[in-house]
Amino acid sequence: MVETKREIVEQFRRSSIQAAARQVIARRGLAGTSMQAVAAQAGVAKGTVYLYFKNREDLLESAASAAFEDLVNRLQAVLARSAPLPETLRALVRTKIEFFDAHQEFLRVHLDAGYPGGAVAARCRRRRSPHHARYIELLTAYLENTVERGEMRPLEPARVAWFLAEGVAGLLLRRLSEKRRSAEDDVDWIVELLLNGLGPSRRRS
Amino acid sequence: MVETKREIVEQFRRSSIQAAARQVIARRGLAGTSMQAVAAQAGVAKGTVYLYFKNREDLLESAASAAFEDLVNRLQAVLARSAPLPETLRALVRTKIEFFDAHQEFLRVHLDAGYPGGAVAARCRRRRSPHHARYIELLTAYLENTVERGEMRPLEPARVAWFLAEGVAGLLLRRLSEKRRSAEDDVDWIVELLLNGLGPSRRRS
Amino acid sequence: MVETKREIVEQFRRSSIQAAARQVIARRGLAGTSMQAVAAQAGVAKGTVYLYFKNREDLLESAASAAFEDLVNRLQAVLARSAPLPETLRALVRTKIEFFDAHQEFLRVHLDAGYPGGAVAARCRRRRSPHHARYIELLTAYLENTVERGEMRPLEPARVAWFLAEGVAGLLLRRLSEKRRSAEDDVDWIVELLLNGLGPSRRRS
Amino acid sequence: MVETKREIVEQFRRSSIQAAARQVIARRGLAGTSMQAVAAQAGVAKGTVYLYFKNREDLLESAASAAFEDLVNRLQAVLARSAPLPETLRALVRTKIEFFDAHQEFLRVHLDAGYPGGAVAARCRRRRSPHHARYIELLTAYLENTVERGEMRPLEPARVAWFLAEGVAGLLLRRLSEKRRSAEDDVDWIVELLLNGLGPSRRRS
DNA sequence: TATGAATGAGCATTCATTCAT
DNA sequence: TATGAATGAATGCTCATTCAT
Repeated sequence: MVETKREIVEQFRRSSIQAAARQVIARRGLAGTSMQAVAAQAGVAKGTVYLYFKNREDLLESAASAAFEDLVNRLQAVLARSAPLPETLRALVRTKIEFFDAHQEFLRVHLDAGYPGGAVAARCRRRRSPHHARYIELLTAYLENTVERGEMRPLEPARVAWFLAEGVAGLLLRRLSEKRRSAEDDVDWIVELLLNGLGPSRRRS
Repeated sequence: MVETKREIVEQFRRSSIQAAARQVIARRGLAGTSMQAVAAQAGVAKGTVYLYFKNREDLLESAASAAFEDLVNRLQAVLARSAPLPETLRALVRTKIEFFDAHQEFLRVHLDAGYPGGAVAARCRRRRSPHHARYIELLTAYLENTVERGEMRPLEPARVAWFLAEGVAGLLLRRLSEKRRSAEDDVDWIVELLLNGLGPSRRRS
Repeated sequence: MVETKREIVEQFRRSSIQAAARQVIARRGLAGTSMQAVAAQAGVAKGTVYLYFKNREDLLESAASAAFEDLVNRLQAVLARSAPLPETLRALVRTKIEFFDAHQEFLRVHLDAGYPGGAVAARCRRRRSPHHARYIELLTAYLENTVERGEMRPLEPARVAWFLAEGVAGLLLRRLSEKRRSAEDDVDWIVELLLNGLGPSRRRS
Repeated sequence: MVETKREIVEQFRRSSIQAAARQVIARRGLAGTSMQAVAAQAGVAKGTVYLYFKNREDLLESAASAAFEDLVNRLQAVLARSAPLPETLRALVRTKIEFFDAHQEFLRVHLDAGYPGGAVAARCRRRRSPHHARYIELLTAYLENTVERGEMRPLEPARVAWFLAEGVAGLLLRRLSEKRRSAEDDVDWIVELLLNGLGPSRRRS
């Protein structure tokens, strides 16, 4: 019990510092995030951060990991429902929007991590990659079923998976710089677009 | 005239240094680009850089600006042709792919700049924004025509413009981490997807 | 009595920690010895060390003191025997060799302390000095007797004492960097040299 | 010429900083010597030190090297004279005394470097070692001749060389802590002792 | 009494920026 | 105008020391 309490406190500290790290990353970017700044944001001394994280790399890496794990878990839950494509797409997009609206700071890491940059970014990618790869896999599997069920045109599922996984960036970025529309409105619009494309209206067969 | 000559020489220097900056950014990323490295790349002394740029921020900012201006000019040229939607889409995507394949470095800045981040990124964004805004405007205008011409469903053009302008990120990122497919293959695939969507095949009316 | 028991426990703790300190010094050197490492070696918490020693300086100082006291006590025992010069010299040199072979670590402190250096070394010197001074005194007295007994030439005893006390450094250093010869061999050789010098062989009168 | 001038300035700076380093080492010991302290002692900014030395290791290493090279060169000059043993011994001891009287600060490095300690000490040893080894070699060769000439008893020359090279430490240390006697007095006394030993007076054969 | 989490001063090192030449 | 030596603020990280438990 006593052990448990200590562990809880420790976990709480780790989480606080990770959260602080994400906020600083949000403001300054991955490369611009200093330990000092994270410590200040977390309201602890510089040295304290090193009690919970081996070094800067470890901190940023795990801050990224924790967030991505959470996001991908939610996306996985959506896929696990095996709902029809439109519903699933809506849920996936909604989940992402909600996630980045809540952890607005984290879109930065999401983007930073997506690019093969310096050492730290590389690490974050390593951390993000397993989750991301898992998501791509699950999404691919789902899309294969979808094609089989005739709910989707026979497009290469892996390619579509990547497009869906990353291609919503435009939407997310616009949400940051424009007056916020309701999430649901954005969701409906983008899903409709994804399903039907830009082309002139056509009738379903 | 004498003034003009001096200005030409000055402009030439500025361009050389900007080009050097972009090359360094290519190798080390925005945050990893040091003045020393840029000076060395440009073959001038560190102090000389400061004769042409107020400070690091100014240099990176204007290097980014120059690159984005170039990209947006090309995109503008595509739009100016007022070609049919599929052809225009293909040209736009192809232009982006070619640009970021050549200036692979700048996808980083592109993404960094897309997000309201730290000081330098913020500056770069300020520099990118005018060009970006211009592109969004031009694209919106083009899409309005396209809708009028009945080549596109009556979707809100500004929104679609954002989606097209930023939403290709997924494709570009995948191109970085996967074995490179031919650009043309990627272009065809994504344009077909953008036009027709994911939905089950339908007949054109 | 109760007080005494407490004192015994306290003394025991102090000794344990001092011993731990010496072991760490052995591995990492004076400057490389951290409180954390000493605490770990002693199997106590970092804070506990501060219950028994005012600070790092005090700990290292007294650890050195204890070690030197031990050494000087042994040397004193040798001198107390009032044996003939050759036998005494051999015993003194053998004692030093054995001591520094066993506490190899402490040759470092021995040398550090011998020089008027930084804060910690200064403290260690202060601690070593009383023992060292005592040894010099005892050695001087012994040498005076030796001269009186005609076993040694009438050389200024205090000066010879210094030479004997410190001048074996060369031997000890060589023992560190060369394949170890037997201690006894080194002892015999150096004592013979000390007694008879380098000069060409001469007959005793 | 201009190049030459620049090189001279550069060499002057290097030497100043090395000298400053030796002074700090004298006060704080090898391990206790911080770049900040060296910079302050040299009257330059911290960063400036790094213009002339790659890093701390390089600075301390080369500070040690420069001093040892000087000392060993002088000792080598003495040995090159191939003078009779007593004269040579006197000259060697005098050279050492003068060197450490002038560069009093440097005895510390001499001792630090003699001991197999941390990384920096190891480097300094590496730097000191070549010079030291060279000296030991030269001294050994000289002693071999001396034995052949019958000026020295047939003692193992390499061993004697080591003893002579390092064994004067006691004398040097005493000179630091006692009222300074004249160097010549110390020289005569120690050489007489080295030649004739402690034993009761004997007649030469 | 014993603990170890927290602290913050200190260290080596880098780099944007200045300025005498 | 061009240079590059010099600067010093800032960074990641360590560790002696304190103090609430």
